[in-house]
Amino acid sequence: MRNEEIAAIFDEIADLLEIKGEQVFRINSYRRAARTVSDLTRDIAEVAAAGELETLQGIGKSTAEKINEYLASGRMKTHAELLESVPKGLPGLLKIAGMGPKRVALVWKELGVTNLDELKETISSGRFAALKGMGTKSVEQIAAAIQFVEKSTGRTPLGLAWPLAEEMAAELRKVKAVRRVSICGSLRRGCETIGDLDLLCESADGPAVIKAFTALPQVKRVLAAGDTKSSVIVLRRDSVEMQADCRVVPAESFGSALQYFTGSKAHNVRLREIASRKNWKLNEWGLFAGPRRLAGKDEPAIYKKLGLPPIPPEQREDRGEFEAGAIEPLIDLPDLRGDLHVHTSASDGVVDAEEIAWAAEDLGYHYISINDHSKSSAIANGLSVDRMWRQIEKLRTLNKKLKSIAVLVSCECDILSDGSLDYPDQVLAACDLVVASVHSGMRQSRDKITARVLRAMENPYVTILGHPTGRLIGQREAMDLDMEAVIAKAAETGTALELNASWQRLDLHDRHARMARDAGVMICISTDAHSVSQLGQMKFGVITARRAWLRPQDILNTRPLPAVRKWIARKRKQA
DNA sequence: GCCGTTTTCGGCCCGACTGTTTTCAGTCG
Repeated sequence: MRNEEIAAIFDEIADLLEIKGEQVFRINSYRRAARTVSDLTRDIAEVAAAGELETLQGIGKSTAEKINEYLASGRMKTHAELLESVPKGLPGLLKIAGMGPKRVALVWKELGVTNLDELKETISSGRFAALKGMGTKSVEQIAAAIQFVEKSTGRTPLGLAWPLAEEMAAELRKVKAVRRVSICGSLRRGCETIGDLDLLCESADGPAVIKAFTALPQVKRVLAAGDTKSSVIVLRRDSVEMQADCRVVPAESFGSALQYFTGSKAHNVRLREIASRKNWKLNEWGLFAGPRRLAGKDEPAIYKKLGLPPIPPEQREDRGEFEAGAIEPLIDLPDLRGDLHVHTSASDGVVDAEEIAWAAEDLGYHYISINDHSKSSAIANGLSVDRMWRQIEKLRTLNKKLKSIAVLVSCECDILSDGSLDYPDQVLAACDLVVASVHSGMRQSRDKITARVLRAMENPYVTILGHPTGRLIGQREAMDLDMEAVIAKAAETGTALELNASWQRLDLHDRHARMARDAGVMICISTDAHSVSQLGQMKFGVITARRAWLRPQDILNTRPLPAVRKWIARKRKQA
């Protein structure tokens, strides 16, 4: 799919137009088009072929023509021309805090800066400071921001941001002036990576809260601190810096502020448009009809007043939540009755099956499956066929011993490079269920790797396709898999797709999980835990599932064990 | 550049903070 490619070009067009000082509405329409294309669950080429581009939100005649032009020729004239008139290195400078389009244009026009290195040179030579409107403080801040950009790894994975935000929120709750604290922003929406942490406090004494916030032990330096708002740099567990923002509002505005700072930006813009059509005004202080406050104290009341259901944070992306009408109840952590992908010390896990089963029982699960690696995953101490037979026997014995949780016999069987499986069918048939995953040859061509995965899914013993795309967020690209074909095959064969809950994977990601749901494919949320503590990563899988609009009935491991067994048996009958 | 229960033109979300200003522009979320 070339969706991301086209979205990136539209975003770059918007950046270039901003630097050129074009009118802001034209720029925003390119940003909107970029988002629409990037969020699209269908292949843009397919939409274009069907002549349906202009039915998409924010895509009109002109943008549709540009998409068609690009699909046909691999080139977009508008984009190419802009790149001729603006140096290629300039849009990157917009990533530096304090450098907006006006200042980027200024350093380009006045100092001839065309990239980051040249910008740094003008700072050290003092030419930057000599620019109009540029004082010593601005220069210092921008120099620090450049260091930050160069040192930071970009966005922070959900699993690193979450505990940090919880720690800071817990510290703030101890502050006397603070009545309530909530995490907002992309973290509350459950995005797979987080730009910066957003914390909202209810208090009548803004300055006292800001003072406490800037003095938190996690804070490394203060970027800005007003009476109701502050930005700081904090250190992640891995010593990488990230930004955290705090806002303070009074009780009567807590709900509207929570709504506002949760975003997303696109969702908020839509919401404000709905308010303004009613001649009302929505901001972080409340929903107002003239001077009269209609809502503000609680978040759900804002939505209610605007004639909307209480939209869960994970769905606030302007991906159809305004058009959906009623919102169906989404999957929640307590809905899950088991974990169907867990490793033990038999392969590369750290505890044995009995210990992890106890831990699963403590979490309130009714069942857990043990899925150690198969023989080809030698590096993960994968089990030979002989060892696997012994493992099956051992797990059956354990299952008889444990009374309050069922231990299911399984494995994580490698999908070999030709799509065959790493164990013979007799071994797979002796398991209660089988998770099949790709662990090698991930750089195969799209055709080859897709055919390989489809072939594996045709095996009647393959219950679940494990971490389908193989991506590691921020570390390894997804395999070049035709996901539409994989989803179609899952629907056809009755194979479940895993939503791997590990925050390093979150694979399926939300967009593909939603495509799968729409195709009626069963999803299984699993932790792939290699230790007891990793069982706790289930929450990241659940929040991702909520972003994909998944309901309890879309998920295999919300079902009671007999229903799970029945579901597995349905595909196995074909054997 | 898009869009329509203010519909083919004229709108398009809104406020806080900072620095360098002497009334506001730029940036950010």
